[in-house]
Amino acid sequence: MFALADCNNFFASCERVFRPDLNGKPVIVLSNNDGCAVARSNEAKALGIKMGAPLFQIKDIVERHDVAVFSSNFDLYGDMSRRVQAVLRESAPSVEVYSIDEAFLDLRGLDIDFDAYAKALSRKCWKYTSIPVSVGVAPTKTLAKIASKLCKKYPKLRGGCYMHRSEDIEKVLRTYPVEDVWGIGRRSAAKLMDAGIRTAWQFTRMNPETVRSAFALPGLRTWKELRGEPCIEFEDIVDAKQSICVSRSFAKEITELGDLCTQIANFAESVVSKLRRQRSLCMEMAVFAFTNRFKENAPQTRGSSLVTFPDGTDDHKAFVVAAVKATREMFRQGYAYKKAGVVALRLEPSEGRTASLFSDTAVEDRDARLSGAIDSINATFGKGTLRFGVQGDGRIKMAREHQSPHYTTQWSDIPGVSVK
DNA sequence: TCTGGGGTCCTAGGACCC
DNA sequence: TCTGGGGTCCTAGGACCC
Repeated sequence: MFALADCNNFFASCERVFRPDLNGKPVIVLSNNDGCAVARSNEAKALGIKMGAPLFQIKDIVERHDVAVFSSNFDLYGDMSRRVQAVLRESAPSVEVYSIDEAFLDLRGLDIDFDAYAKALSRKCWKYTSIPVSVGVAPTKTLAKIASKLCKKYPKLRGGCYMHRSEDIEKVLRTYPVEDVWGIGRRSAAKLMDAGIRTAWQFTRMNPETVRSAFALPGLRTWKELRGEPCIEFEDIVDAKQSICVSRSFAKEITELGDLCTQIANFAESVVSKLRRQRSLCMEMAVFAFTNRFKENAPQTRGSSLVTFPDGTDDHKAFVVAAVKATREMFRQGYAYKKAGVVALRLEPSEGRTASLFSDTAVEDRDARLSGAIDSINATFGKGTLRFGVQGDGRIKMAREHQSPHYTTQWSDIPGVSVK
């Protein structure tokens, strides 16, 4: 058996932990620059606020129903996520963290009452973190996902659902919309609709060759998983990322080269820090920027520039300098840039790197020490404490009108309790 | 006025080899 | 008229996930 532990309405739930006055009230959390609703409490969903809805389009609902609105606060969500993970690790032999708000648990070989286990785990998460968590247990990951969704739909399950008997699975799949199945995206769902397939059950009754030819291997895997045959590996060991990207939309469009360089230098610094944390070397870097696609009357452009590092690099300075140079090559005067980013591609482990025949080891040693110093100073005193001049104040500028305090990650924001 | 960010995997097709 | 066969590697783009 596999379990999926899924935090309900995660970002909204995190905000509520420190604002219990918002329990039972509609809450939404916005994307960067306060653009779209990316998390909604059940009450907000009931008001018809859709996932990804731009704030300006739902302004009416928000005002009429006094919806609590929050800017995203990833320091808080990341910290709450770690707390939930800690509870899960205590309670399962092996944990695969799948995303910031979901984790699979490997329960193979256990001979226990899985329904009681699921409910107890949900209760434990709530007790230690105040985050509501839905725990679904089933013979495959795809079915476990469905089981956890059932917990959200039926409060009487008390956060845990064990789904394993074939007659129970059939009963659930018969009413489960095929587009809600993990692995069935928008495109496949539309194709299935055309073929008259509306429920997960109907999908499992399809001919495997038909599934294979229409939806390729990933589709066939989903088909098998729904029929109870595990096909998706349990991956408790996290591999190093194959690419690392930092990109942002700008609250205000950028028309000057210098401003764009400052932003991109900060993206690059953020990328190289992540790169070093996972001990990788970057062989290739891409820098890109484009105008606002929603402004149909404005002149549009999208530029990108590729830089290769033949020997690979994880050097703060080399990376930032190369990104700024690439920006200068790519920039075109007369356009208003709305979004830009830096991507590190073709990553290799930095262990056992081969020195270039022509490199100057004295210079390399010096640069390596500088990069190490930047890491440790910024780790101790905070991101951006030591930075390059081209980064300006070192902060990526974003509109965040409704941000909550960093309750759990900044001394100055820790909530106080008064005892009488 | 205002529209997110960061990933992975798979496949088809082109370029190349003998 | 007729135009081989078998393979690898790489890349771009699609589809999916949260």
